[in-house]
Amino acid sequence: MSPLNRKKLDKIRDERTNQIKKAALKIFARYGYLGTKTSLVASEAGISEGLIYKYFKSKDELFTTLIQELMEEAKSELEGLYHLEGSPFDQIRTLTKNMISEENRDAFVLIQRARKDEDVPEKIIPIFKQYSAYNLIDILVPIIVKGQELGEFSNEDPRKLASWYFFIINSICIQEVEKEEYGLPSIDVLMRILKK
Amino acid sequence: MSPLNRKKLDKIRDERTNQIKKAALKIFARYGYLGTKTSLVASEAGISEGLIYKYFKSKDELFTTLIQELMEEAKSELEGLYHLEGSPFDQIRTLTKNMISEENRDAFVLIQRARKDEDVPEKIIPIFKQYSAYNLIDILVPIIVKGQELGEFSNEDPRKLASWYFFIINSICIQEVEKEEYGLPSIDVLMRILKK
Amino acid sequence: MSPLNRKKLDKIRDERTNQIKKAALKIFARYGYLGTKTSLVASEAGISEGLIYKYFKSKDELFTTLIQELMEEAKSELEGLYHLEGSPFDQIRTLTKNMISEENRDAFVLIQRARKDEDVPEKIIPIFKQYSAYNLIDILVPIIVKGQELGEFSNEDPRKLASWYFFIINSICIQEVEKEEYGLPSIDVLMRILKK
Amino acid sequence: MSPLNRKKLDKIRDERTNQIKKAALKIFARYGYLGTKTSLVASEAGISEGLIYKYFKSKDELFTTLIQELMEEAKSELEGLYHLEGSPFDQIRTLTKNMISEENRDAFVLIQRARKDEDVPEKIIPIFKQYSAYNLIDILVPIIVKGQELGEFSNEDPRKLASWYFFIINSICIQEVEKEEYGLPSIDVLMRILKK
DNA sequence: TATGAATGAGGCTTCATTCAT
DNA sequence: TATGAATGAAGCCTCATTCAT
Repeated sequence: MSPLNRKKLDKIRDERTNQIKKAALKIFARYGYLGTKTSLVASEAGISEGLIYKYFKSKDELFTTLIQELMEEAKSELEGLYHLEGSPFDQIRTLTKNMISEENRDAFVLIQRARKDEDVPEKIIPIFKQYSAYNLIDILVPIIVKGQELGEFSNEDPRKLASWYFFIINSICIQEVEKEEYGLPSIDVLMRILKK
Repeated sequence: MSPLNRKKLDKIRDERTNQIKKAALKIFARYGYLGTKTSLVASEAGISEGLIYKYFKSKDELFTTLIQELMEEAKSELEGLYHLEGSPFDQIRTLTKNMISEENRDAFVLIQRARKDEDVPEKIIPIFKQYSAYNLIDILVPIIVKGQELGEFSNEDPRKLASWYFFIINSICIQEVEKEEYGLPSIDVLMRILKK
Repeated sequence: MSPLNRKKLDKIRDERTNQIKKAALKIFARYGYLGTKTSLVASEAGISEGLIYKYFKSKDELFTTLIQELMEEAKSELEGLYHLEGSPFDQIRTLTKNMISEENRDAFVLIQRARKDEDVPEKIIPIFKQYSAYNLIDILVPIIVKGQELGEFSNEDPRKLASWYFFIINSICIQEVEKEEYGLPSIDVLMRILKK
Repeated sequence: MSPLNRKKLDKIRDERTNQIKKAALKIFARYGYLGTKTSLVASEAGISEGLIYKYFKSKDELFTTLIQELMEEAKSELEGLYHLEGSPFDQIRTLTKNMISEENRDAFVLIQRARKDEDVPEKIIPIFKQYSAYNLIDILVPIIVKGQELGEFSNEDPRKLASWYFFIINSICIQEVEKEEYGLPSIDVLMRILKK
């Protein structure tokens, strides 16, 4: 086969893979693992149902791959936090903004559902274990401590405060905002959770 | 049939109906509509698989009935709000406490899932319409306005503030708290959302 | 539930299980593992396709169960050989008769296919290992040795002779005899394989 | 197109056709009709999945063509029998040797499977009819009769004896010998089937 | 000619629902 | 009323076949 051809085919495979992952992210986030029919993923991706299985061994693997990759991305995002400029308040504000931004929402929703739903493949458990070191909470705690010293944040146990804050942000991300009259709460309203 | 027998049978029917509804509430809240197997509801209720269908025409009807009744209960609860003693802050604090209390949690979760999940029977749409007059938000707004006048709350558009607040409370109720190290955020942390 | 009822239900379950196993034995023996459609097993058994799965977890398990049980039966049969009356020639003649008798044929065919076909579930490997001690060949060897001493059999390496004999008997059992004008070879023709 | 090119293309077509048939013979013999995946045939032949369909209309046609051609070859082989030197015993010994020789085994296995398996395309039925005149048995019978006259063979009904003998040889050819400790039975052991 | 991406019919399996007892 | 065996529609997945390149 000519290298030109090979390149073109690789491109097609990449495109399809991404199409499927994009569609799957949307549908899984919306309907959950069980609620997601492969036929729906296929039609969202604009391909036939069978083609999915040329790219992923099973619905399970598609789901697991998605989670794995989203966790990897989340890790990068979180590592970036360390180098952010500004006060603790500003850092957390930026993080929050990223989490609730429309382009990341589905990803957060999916990870949340994967963590909480009961009907999800067991293979994701080791994935979450693998990334536990990049746990948002562990990263937030020192920032919150510093913020507390500066008087920017409330004086609860910093780990508990971080945990609750993250829990709330995650919880609202899981919702379908389209149905809400005013959309998601504004960042500054959310930041009050941390304040005195 | 003797009236005595009739009475006894009626009692049995009532008992069974309640057993099934109680089991269904728990299972639906945990697994969602699609994720819930009627066989699991039956075994949770301690009855045979077929019996559910002597009391409810279908899984769909069981779900819809549950939602209908929970909405009715929620309505009473909300009407009670008007007669609560104390400042606006205290009133909302009490409401919040009820919403996130363990005994009501499943009910809130289920209503939330019914509102948000995509895989739910369409028959519930008119139910939510029917109770829109008892919308939590409409009831909260005047309380918040009063609270703002008293300086207890932040000065955003009161309807928007109420909407966001309710949205957040609902969102966190939907989560499975058991997996959280620190449980649900404390009421007072949540109340900060409304504060200046 | 009344004990009477329980008994009746147990009877039904036993009957169904046997119906399914009987049908499956016939169809698996005829079409092989892959060639067997669960729908065909169901219709051969006179039940719906879904019911199979109330009695067996999967086509795989149905197949494996069948093999397991047939091996167990074969073991009894073989243990019985030790106590047979008559000369070595008579003993092997009796065994051969059993193997090629119509009522055992499907069982032999199925075991053969399970051993040889490439498309069979891997779970059967340990089953065959488990029964290797009851290997027909090991049992035949001493009988053949004795027969050789008595001049009844040919003087090849007894293990090789047993192996070949068994191989031939098994091979012909696997065929569908219905299509043969003269049916299976007669026992005495087969016994010539062992003779001088 | 130049005649030269035409010639070259014809050569390619012939090569490909043979590659595919050779691969198909091996795979069909091993896995049976249903168990054979066209993708596996393609990779065994070292070509792409789609190319098979430029040379054969379908898996069915590939299979049928193979059977047709193998029958034709078998016919030649059998016609050659008439001109073989030696006693009846020697003639049948030679035939047997050819049948069980490694290079012909796959062909015999495939024909056998085609005759016996239930999951095979119906189109092969007329092929077998077409070659019934060259039926091995019809050819064997006069040789056996002659052998009986010479006292080389047992005195059963010669047609029945031929039929059984062929049946046994065919049956053992179908097996996968690789798994057997001692391989196929030796020719002389097999020939005993015909002897007194 | 040759490739391999794409399709869709059909098989295995689950589970809401019905039915005989 | 209560049971659980039985059904069959619908979902996941495989693979023979087609099609664009």
